[in-house]
Amino acid sequence: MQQLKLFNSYTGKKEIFKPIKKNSVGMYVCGPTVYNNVHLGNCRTFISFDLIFRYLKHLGYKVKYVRNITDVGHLENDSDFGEDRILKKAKIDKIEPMEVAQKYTIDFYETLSLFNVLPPSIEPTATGHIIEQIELIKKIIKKGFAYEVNGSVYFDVLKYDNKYKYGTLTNKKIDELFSNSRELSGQGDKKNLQDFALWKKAEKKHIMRWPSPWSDGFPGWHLECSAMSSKYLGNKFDIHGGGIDLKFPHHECEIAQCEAANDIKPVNYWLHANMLTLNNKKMSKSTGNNILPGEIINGKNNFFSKPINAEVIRFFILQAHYRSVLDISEKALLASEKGFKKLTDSLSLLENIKPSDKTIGFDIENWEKLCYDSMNDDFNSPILISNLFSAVKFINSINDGKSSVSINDLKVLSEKMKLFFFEILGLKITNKSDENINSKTDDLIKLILKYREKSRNERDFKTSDIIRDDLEKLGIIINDTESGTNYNSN
RNA sequence: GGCAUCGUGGCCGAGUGGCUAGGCAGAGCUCUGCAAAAGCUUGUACAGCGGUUCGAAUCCGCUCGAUGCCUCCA
Repeated sequence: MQQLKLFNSYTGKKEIFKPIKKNSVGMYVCGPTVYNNVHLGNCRTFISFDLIFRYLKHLGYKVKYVRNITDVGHLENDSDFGEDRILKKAKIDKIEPMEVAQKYTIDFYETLSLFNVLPPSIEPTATGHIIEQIELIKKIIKKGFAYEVNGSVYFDVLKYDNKYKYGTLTNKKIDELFSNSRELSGQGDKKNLQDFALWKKAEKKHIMRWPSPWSDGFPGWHLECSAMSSKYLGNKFDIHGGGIDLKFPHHECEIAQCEAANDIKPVNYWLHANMLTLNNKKMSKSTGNNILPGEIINGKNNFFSKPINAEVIRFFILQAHYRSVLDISEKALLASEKGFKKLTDSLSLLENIKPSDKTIGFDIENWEKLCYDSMNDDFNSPILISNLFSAVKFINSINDGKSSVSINDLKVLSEKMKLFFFEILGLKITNKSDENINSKTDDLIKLILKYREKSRNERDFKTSDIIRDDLEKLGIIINDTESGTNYNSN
């Protein structure tokens, strides 16, 4: 079996994964800013890292997975009048900022649980770590990489760059950083354009504020991740993840803050999940090009003609590699829905497979190896899924009597199929017992089917077909099988 | 303008210097009173132009196009 390799965004190469501490992994992933409902694009990132979390755990690592909740700190813009996103939303809704954070934090949890995303080991909030952030600022000031002006504290990027080099994650050259961009307003107190805020003095109207040695104010937007990751994972840890859109400036600034404070690069492996696009454009709260998971699941949206299950959406997402851009569309989702059904049908079929003396038509050992190889190759879930489909073909072939499986191989096949499907990919079998059908309706339909069966037996197909068509008009699809007639509703 | 990623058959989407990706759709077949469902079989692909090579869709260069970041963002 191959060793686990992962693509390190920092080096731009696939590297063999070596944890700092044997058998343990420290992983930090940037969580959401809870000022609005979490959209499907956000979910993709968390599903991607859920896959990674699950697989690392399966490999036997003790994983400490930290994912923050940003409930303060992201400035609306880089001006002196920069407003906190959460604060802004609070004014609109006329409620307390923490109420906004609470509301959307709950939405975040509920949404991720729809997708069967496991909770991380620690989920710290920015507001719960103001003290740590202040301490970190003090440390950076002490080392000479930050300065205070009028109650605000800024990170001295040029000074840092002199000693450590700024922009190593994203290949930015510091003097080119702002030379080509549009003119920025509100340069304010900063010594240089490239500098970013560690602490902002709060305006009078600003409700979210904390005392600090410099002013009553609030922490800058990159600080929380540095403070919390080092608190829970140490000054150097294994994996840092997040959406690829956070690479610059957020992750670049995290590196700078940590290195300035601790004189060490904080992260061994940087992992970036790519965007989910809608109409080939990045989903984004601000542009309105986004869709909420709930809207797809309940079918009330302008993009898709029918509701799609959360499991199917997760499956759809995992059918693409986490580093590739994935575009969501009706056609693509429906294709995944069908494929997902094929997979789950086969999984139930597997329960009833009878073993034979020996296995014919499939190399279980090799199949298992291919499954692991795919995941070990930078968590390549699409390849894993294609391997699961090759097992599906085998299972069907056994069912058709064209192949056979030994009792031991059947055990392995069954265990591994379940392992990869449920535990690693984190999928669930959709239970399609319909809420629209209560027991009385069920009895009625069965009654109708009984009379249809009677007409069929009398070869009165005209009547039986009318019944079938009429039921179909009501959304009840019937299937005649060898063992009798059953139905689905939609 | 800078940095980065990408351009694969009708659609989605892997991968790779020579060996079937996979799913969906399409076509054919099996089953069926007929359907449906299910199963089986099956395909035209690697943006364009050069170059390296015995051989490139895969490496290099250029052109065209797309996306992301450079402002909050998963």
